[in-house]
Order: sequence, then C-alpha cells, then structure tokens
Amino acid sequence: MNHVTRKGNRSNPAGKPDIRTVASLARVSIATVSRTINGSSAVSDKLSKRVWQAIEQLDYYPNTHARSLVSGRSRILGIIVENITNPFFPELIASFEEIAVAHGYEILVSSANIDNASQITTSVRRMLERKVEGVAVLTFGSEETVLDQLTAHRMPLVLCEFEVEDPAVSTILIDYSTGIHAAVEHLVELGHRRISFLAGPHTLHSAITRRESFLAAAQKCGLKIASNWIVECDHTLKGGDAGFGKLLALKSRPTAVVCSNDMTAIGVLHAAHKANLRVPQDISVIGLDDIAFTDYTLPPLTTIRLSRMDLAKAAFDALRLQAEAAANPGANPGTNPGTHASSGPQRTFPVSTSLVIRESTSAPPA
Amino acid sequence: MNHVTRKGNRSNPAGKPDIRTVASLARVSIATVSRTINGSSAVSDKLSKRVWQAIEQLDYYPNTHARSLVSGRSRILGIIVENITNPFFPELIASFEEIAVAHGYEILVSSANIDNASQITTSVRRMLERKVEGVAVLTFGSEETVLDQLTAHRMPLVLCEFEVEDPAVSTILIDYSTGIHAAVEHLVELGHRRISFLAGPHTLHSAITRRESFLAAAQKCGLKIASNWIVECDHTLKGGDAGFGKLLALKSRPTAVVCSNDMTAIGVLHAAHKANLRVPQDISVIGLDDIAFTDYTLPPLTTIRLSRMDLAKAAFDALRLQAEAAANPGANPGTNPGTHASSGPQRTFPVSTSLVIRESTSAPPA
DNA sequence: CTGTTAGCGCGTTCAA
DNA sequence: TTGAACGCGCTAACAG
Repeated sequence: MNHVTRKGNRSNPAGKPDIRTVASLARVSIATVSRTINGSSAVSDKLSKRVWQAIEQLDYYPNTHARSLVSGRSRILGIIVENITNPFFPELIASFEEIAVAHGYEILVSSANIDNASQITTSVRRMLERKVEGVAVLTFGSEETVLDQLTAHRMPLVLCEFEVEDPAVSTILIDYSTGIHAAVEHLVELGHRRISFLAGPHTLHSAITRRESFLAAAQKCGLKIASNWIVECDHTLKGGDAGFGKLLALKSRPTAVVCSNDMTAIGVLHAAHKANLRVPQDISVIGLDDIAFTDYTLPPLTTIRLSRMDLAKAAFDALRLQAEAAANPGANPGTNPGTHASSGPQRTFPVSTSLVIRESTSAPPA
Repeated sequence: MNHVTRKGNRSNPAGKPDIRTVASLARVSIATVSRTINGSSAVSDKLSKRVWQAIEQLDYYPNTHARSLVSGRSRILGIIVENITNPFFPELIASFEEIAVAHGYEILVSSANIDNASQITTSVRRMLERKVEGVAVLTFGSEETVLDQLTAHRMPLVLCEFEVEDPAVSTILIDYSTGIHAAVEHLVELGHRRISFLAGPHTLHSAITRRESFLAAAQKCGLKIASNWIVECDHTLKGGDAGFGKLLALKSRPTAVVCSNDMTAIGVLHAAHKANLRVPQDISVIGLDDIAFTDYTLPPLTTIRLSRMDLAKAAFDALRLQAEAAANPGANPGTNPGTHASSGPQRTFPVSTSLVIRESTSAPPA
C-alpha cells in the first residue's frame, strides 16, 4: 500500500485524478460527476458542461475496478476457444472484440484445450475471478466439461449447436444446411456423382451437424454415398492430409471431396499434390469456414462461408441480453406484457452460411 | 444495486461466499483469511488449516476487483498486436497467455490497427481503464503513436527492436542476423548467386532490421544484390503475391527469394504458381516466422524460425520485472549492492532465430 | 436537479 | 500471532 493516507485531500494534484479531483475542479459533488459520466440521471447542462470540461482537463477516466465492485457489473465478457492455430478462431475473436468494445464491454479470452480438464478448470476460474458477466463457449461442440462448471456458478453462456434447458444458456444455431446443400449441388451440376466427406471429430456437435447436413444434401440430390467415403478427421491440416490418404487407398474413389472445415481441405490439397493428383482436374475439393488463407491456397479454395462477423455478433447479442437481464431483473424483456407465460427472452440465434466458388472445383475427369 | 443491505451479516448463506463468510466459518478474523491467502505474514498452522478448509468448503475465491482496488495492483498485463490474420500473432498471444496465467496474471488483448489513430486511442484507453500493470506492444515496429500515449501515463512497456530512453520501456532484441545469415548461406551453398529480398513495410522497425540483416548476410557471402531485387511488400499474402510480380517483370531475375515473413512467402508461392514457375526447381523461396502453415504449403516452406514461445517469455519477463519494481520501489532488483550507479534492472531481452529447411529450396536451374 | 452518506470486498495498518 | 478499524474509488439510496 503505497498511498500516503490523505483522507479528505480532495485536490490530489500529483497522482492520478480521482472522481473527487474532478468534483472539486468542477465545483460539484462526486455524485454529480458520477451521474454525468453514467447518464444515470439527468444533470443540468451547466453542471454537466463543467464536469466534462474538468474531466478533459484532468484526462480523467474512471477506475473500472471500483466501478465493478460497487455496481456488481464488471462489463467483461469471456470467450473460450480451442485450437488457436486454426485462423478461424483469431478472426472470430477479433470480431467479437470489436463488437464488444464498441458497446463498452471488455473481453477476456481463454484459449484452453477443452479436453484438458485442468486447463479448462483454470479457464473457468479465470472467468469467475474476473467476474465476467457471461461466457461465449466457441469450441463448437465439445463443451460438456466447461458447461458443467460454468452453469454450476449460474454463469450466462452461449454455445454453438447445442441447446440446453438452462434459461441462462443461449444457443447459436448455424444453418449449415444451406451452404452445404449449395456445395453439393454445385458439384452435381459440374457432373460429380461420387462425393466424399471428410468429417470433423464425432465429439463436436457442429461436426456432427455438418456431416448430417452433407448426407441430407447428398440424398436430396439423389446421390449414393458409400460409407467409406465418409472419413472422420480432426479439423487440422494434418488430419486432412491423413484423411485424404485413406480415400486414396479405396478401389472406388470419389471425384470430389467436401471437408468439414478449411484446415482439413488445405490438408487435402497437400495430400493430393503428394499423390500427383491435380486439383481440380483430377479431384475437386471444397472447404468450410472461408478463412483468409483460402484465397491463397493452390488452387484457391472453393468453400462454404461461415461469417465470423455474424457469429461474433450472435454471440455478443446473446450474452448482452443475458447480462442486461441479470443486471435489472425487473425489466422482463422479450415478453409481451400480459402474456407472462411466454417463453422469456430470445435464446437461440441464427447464423447463415453460403457457398464461395473459387478454383478448386471443376468437372470430374472423363 | 440488487444487494439488500446486510451490514454485519457475516454468514451470508445464499449468495457468493465473502471473505467474511470464510472468516466466520473458520472462526477467525477477515485479516487472518487475507493473510493466509496471500501468505503476506505468518499465520499459525492451526488457523491456516481451518481457513483453507473453509475456503474449499465454500468454493471461495477472492474478488479481484476489490483486491485491485485496495492493493493498487490489477495483475493484468496488456498486449497489443496488429493484423490478427497473420497466424504468427495468435500463436504469440496464446504463448503469452499461457505464461502469464501460469504466473497468476490475466491478460488483456487488443488487436488494434496501429495506423488507425482512433483505434489505438481506444486500445490505450482500455489498457488504462482496466489498470494493466504493463503493456507488450507486439506490433513489430510501427508503435510510435501508441508509445506516446502510453509513456505519457507512465505505463511500463516492452517493444520489439526499438530502444527508448525511458526506464519504464524495455526492448526485445531479436537476433535476426543468425537466422537470416543461415538462410543466405544455405542458398549460396545450393549454388544461388542472385537472391532477392521481399521486405516488409519501411515503417516497421523489425522489417528494417530484417532487410539490413539480409543485406549484411549477402555481403558477407560475397553476393551483389541489385537494388531492384529488394522490393518492399507489406507482410501480407497479397503483398507477397504482388511483390513477386514485380520481380517477374525484371529482365535479370533472381533465382531465389528470401521473404520478410511467411505470409509474404506464401503469397510468393501463389504468384509463382500463377506464373508457371515451379518451386523450388525454377525458384527457391524462404520465409520468416515458421508459422504452422509452412508445413502444409505447396511445397512445404523453408523458413527462418522465430519462436513464439521465446518471444512471449521475453515479453512477459520484461513486463513482470517492471510491474514488480513498480509495486515495491524499495527492492531495487538487478543492481549490485554497493554499485548504486549501475544501470538498473534488465531492460533488453534477447530472442534468437534459426533456419528450418523444408522443400521450397533447391539448386537453381542450370 | 443536487449533495450527503453508506458500503461494495478486500489489504493493511495499529494495538493487543 | 491475531483482530479491529480504516479506506481504496466509486455508485446508489435518500434527503433536500
């Protein structure tokens, strides 16, 4: 404790400006300063102007710790992601950060490995200690462990592709169907009939959804998909490489492959090259996510776009709704007055996907 | 304010456990609880055990906001990066996070565009408001603006490749020479004599250092580097693509190109493919950073490795030293007692580089 | 509309 | 060694 006791010393010229420093310079009470800053209650123009002037003059900014302590609101949102080496996640975090900051929230990022129990315990602990008002669990499906720990503390949450009874848990529902259906249709129109799917881990809800969307789309297009054309990978470069290797070993090979994410697809590009297969002349490849790199792979990758911006916005909206509701429990937003039995505030948030055609798809070899 | 006034209500069975909740359960004073948690002063084994037991039983964890408020230490470190689409930075952030968390610090990430003045003002403001104890400015060189604002607030800083008088500013000195020299030597040994360098922006200190290291290495190897073989790019995929385009227009083309970073090199791979040049048969390419993707480019990229882990550790060490020094000004670490005129605590931190040979380099065409 | 006052949860003096 | 009391900077009651 290095502050000399200075009870009642309202000028404090040396150190950082206080709310009291501002108050005395503006010749008002600290309450008035607080009110003008927060706009919590009307302040006369005259005083308000004096206060803002003092704030500017002193380069004053409020102490968020004190603020959080007294208000019970930290204005921090947590975000947990996995596998930071997939560029999709940094881009997602950046979008989330941008939106949150624009709305006056801070973010606390944790890139824990979701299957490492001690890591996720640490992650949860960090969120709890810093008193985040909600957590976006953007691990795309393997979130059971983190879920238990967080819901046990009544933490508002938003997840992907996984609906939960808990009223504090919202869900982002990504419409993979549209994008994946467009991809399959695109291949069929090019003349492909034999299409493979390199799936993600069966432990990820969204990977399962992606695979099912693919199968549904194939069926809709009247395609028969041999079961060994569906191979489970792990959403990494290496996994895509290895997964495509399995496809190569088949006697009856597909002419096109749709991948559960772009990393897998880039791995496939790599494997195809090693096998002296040209993309797209010998084999067509489609990814999913549309990360920045897909414009610069060889060849540029046709992919199913999943907007980071949309996803981030959905996550933020969900969390803010929860945080705001928790802050003023009386408001009861989202319910018509009079229909008090209605379903409460919005808890599912849709995000769409779409096909981006580049150069990794063409007609199959004759 | 949703807490019902409960002055002196030390049991508080419903809500989150308090330090007072712990104290009463352990039948000690709150001071004793504080002391056992922080180990600030000796507590008898008997009481200490009772306290820890109560903490566990209640699943208590301290309120960091209250802690920060009273202690003046937030235990938060800021990190400002640019261009999050370059995978180097996410990997760097993840390493920094891991180290910081392991040492009980939280991190506050900001991915502002350094040339956007309002964005960086926002970023600085965020750091200030949350009372971070130091900021790692890992934008690799274009940090003047952020620097002014932060040093004006006496914020401890660590930068790359840019030494500053201010005793609160530390510098990470990356030994590019060794890695770049190894790269040039590698090319020379393969038989190359005509080597190009695709530089980074001249506004980045580290980009300048990289270029100068290249020129020095070339000279050491007895190479003549035509001035139009040095082309300034911008460390992006697109920039590398365009930069290589300029090289192609030359009558006297180089047989190898060293790039200021991996993103540039991947752009070159792309451009070479478009120009029907085979890598490495027709042209050799070397990157810098060794991001995860370089293992999966076509062909896998020979590159100069700059360890994210080392860099993150250097940044953390620098900041912690500053933060600790600021917390207890009496300690005077890093000076021999008796030589009170010595230079004070460590302020420069070295990081090394090394060559990683993959498949994008070979002998030049005959 | 404005000021006074209590106390958010905790670290740290000072006495005992 | 331990405990009582104070105050970190701020917001939210409550008076006026």
